[in-house]
Amino acid sequence: MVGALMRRPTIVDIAKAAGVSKGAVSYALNGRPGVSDRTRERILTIARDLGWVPNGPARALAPGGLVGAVGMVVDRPASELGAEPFFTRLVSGIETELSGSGVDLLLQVTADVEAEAAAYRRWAAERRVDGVVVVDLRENDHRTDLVRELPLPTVVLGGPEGADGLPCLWADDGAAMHEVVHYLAALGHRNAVQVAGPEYFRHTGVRAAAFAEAARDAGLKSAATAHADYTGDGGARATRRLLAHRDRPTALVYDNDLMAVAGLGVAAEMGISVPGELSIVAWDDSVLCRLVRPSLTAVSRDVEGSGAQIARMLTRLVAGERVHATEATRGDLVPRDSTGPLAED
Amino acid sequence: MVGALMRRPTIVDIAKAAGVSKGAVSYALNGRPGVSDRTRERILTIARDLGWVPNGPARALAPGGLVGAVGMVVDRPASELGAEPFFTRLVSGIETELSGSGVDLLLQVTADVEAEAAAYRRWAAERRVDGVVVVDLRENDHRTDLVRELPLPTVVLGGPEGADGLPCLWADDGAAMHEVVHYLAALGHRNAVQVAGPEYFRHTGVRAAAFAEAARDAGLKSAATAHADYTGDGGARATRRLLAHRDRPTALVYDNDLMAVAGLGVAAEMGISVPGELSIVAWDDSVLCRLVRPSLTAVSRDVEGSGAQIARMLTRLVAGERVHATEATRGDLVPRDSTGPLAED
DNA sequence: GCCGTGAACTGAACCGGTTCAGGAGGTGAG
DNA sequence: CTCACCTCCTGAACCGGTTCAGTTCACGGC
Repeated sequence: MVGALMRRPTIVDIAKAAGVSKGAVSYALNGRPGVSDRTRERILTIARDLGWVPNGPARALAPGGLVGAVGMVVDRPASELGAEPFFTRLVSGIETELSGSGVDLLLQVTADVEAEAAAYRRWAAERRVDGVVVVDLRENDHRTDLVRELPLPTVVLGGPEGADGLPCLWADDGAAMHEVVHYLAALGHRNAVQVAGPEYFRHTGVRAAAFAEAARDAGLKSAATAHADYTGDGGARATRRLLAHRDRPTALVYDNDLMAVAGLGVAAEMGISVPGELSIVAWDDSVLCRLVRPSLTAVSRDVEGSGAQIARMLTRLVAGERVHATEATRGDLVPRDSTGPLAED
Repeated sequence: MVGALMRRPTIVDIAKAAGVSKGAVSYALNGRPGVSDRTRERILTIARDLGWVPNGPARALAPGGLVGAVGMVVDRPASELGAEPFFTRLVSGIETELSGSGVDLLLQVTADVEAEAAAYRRWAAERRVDGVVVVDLRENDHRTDLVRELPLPTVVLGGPEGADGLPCLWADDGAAMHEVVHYLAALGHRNAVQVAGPEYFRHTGVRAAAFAEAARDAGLKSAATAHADYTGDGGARATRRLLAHRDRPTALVYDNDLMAVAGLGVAAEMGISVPGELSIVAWDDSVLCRLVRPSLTAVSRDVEGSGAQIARMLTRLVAGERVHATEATRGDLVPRDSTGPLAED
């Protein structure tokens, strides 16, 4: 190209080349009325030839302009996050949806809730994002108040209780938990324990309540909930304690798959056969469940799909549409080799 | 506060309150000469009282302004990424370094190299990032040319061969591989196979060459490299094929821990005892290696530390400093229960 | 008393878009 | 013929910073 610009072309360059004003170029490029079809065509051609791409900061700076980015903060210790497939899958899902529309994802990993709140404040104040995805709802979660006050368009993954009226994508964990417990009961188990996440997470409470209710329903003799922290080590510790018990459970239901894998390891280490003497169910079926031996029965959720779905909801919210609470696709119990009837003694 | 603004305060608001010009406020807030200490102090106080925070897009738009964000593209299929701890750990490490300096991380997951290149182009053209981290160097990698041409400040994770002169953070995989092979040889193994990643990755070649060389060095009778794709399923397939062989290997060295976990599962499924009949070594020691039974001997690398280090390098590069190729801390062989001498027949 | 100097500060341009008020010119109705 | 009205387009303001070229003023030297 002769006379190629060293710097990137701007709409002024297009305007000059087309012999029109900046404003006309802007209308043409944004598909708005105000220019004739002939002129629009000409401007678009020139823009394409020049390789014009809108400047992000300039767009964002204009009154009412959007940044073209959304944010997500994951508030879990870095050490724990590494092996936890859930967030990576969620991010993958969000990305597949966003990448099509040229919206970027800002990811932040924080060590505590205060740092997370600070991230939202900064993002809102500095105008780094158009909206955020909030995950891991807690009991008495102040983040819902914060994003509302800032204000920062928000979609919550979780809820609807605790989402405080914000648009949310929720899963019926209770129903899935009922399915799991009744399945275990049908296999003959009467003493089951749920190895749950920390009590301060909202969904922990939901699942624990469902577990207790389903256990009564299904006629289990004993059904307790032990709280761990989603880490492999935490899951292993909790499992060791439970299995060392005189009247040890014959079935364990884990709140994520990392703890389930750890539990499987502890059973092996203690010489307890799975599923002969102990059945294990994992939550959030990732590829891990299929890789270990015995393979893990798991509640399979379409995490990538939920990521894509929540990204769509946030995109629409940012665009000014009304977005309502939506139920995610129901989790499925996928039976594998880690569950079964108790072996004859 | 009386007369509180509904909109966020700008430097004009501060200027009005302080009775000075915009320019003076800018100088004061950025710690540049041009205002007296008294005035600077007054301006800073007012800014603090008003809760002023710089507007990101406005800063970025000003000539020579920085966006305050860096990007990373991970080019692996979403399905595979979920359970692969490496990237999550890397992101965690990058984040810990960036969060202190108010720089954001843009993460993108793409399905192929073309999409990755498109992401760099878009980020550069739209001015979304100040620089990028490039990972997973390939043979004949065009990305180095691309980022240089755009231009986009870049730090490469990997190299130094193939980094094409770009600043890079590299690990001496060869040395670690030698350590692994000599350890296996000392345990009495004479027939080992490396289950490697895809051939088009640069580090695959480096490790494979080191594996072959170390095998000669250590006097192994047979030492081949089988190429898989880093996925659990791929690792399982490769392992199944290898172990079905008449003259099957007695030691397997995997290029990541996910494939090693899969290999362990296949051994169990085929009734081959580990480490009695088969020793297994994993690369990239994540918590997974400690959770499975037997626990996996692994080459442990400080992935989080490398993430932090590369973030530091990129930050300095963006700031205009010269940054040189740097060697990451050496990987350590951490022996666990998956390696040992062959059991007496 | 005059001039040179440097510190402190101002005013305006600039970055690259969006948007609004208004003007030119053509057309159709009365 | 006149006027209203619509289409197409222009010019300028605006978003919120940074930076540069000047201006003002106090002070010191001779």
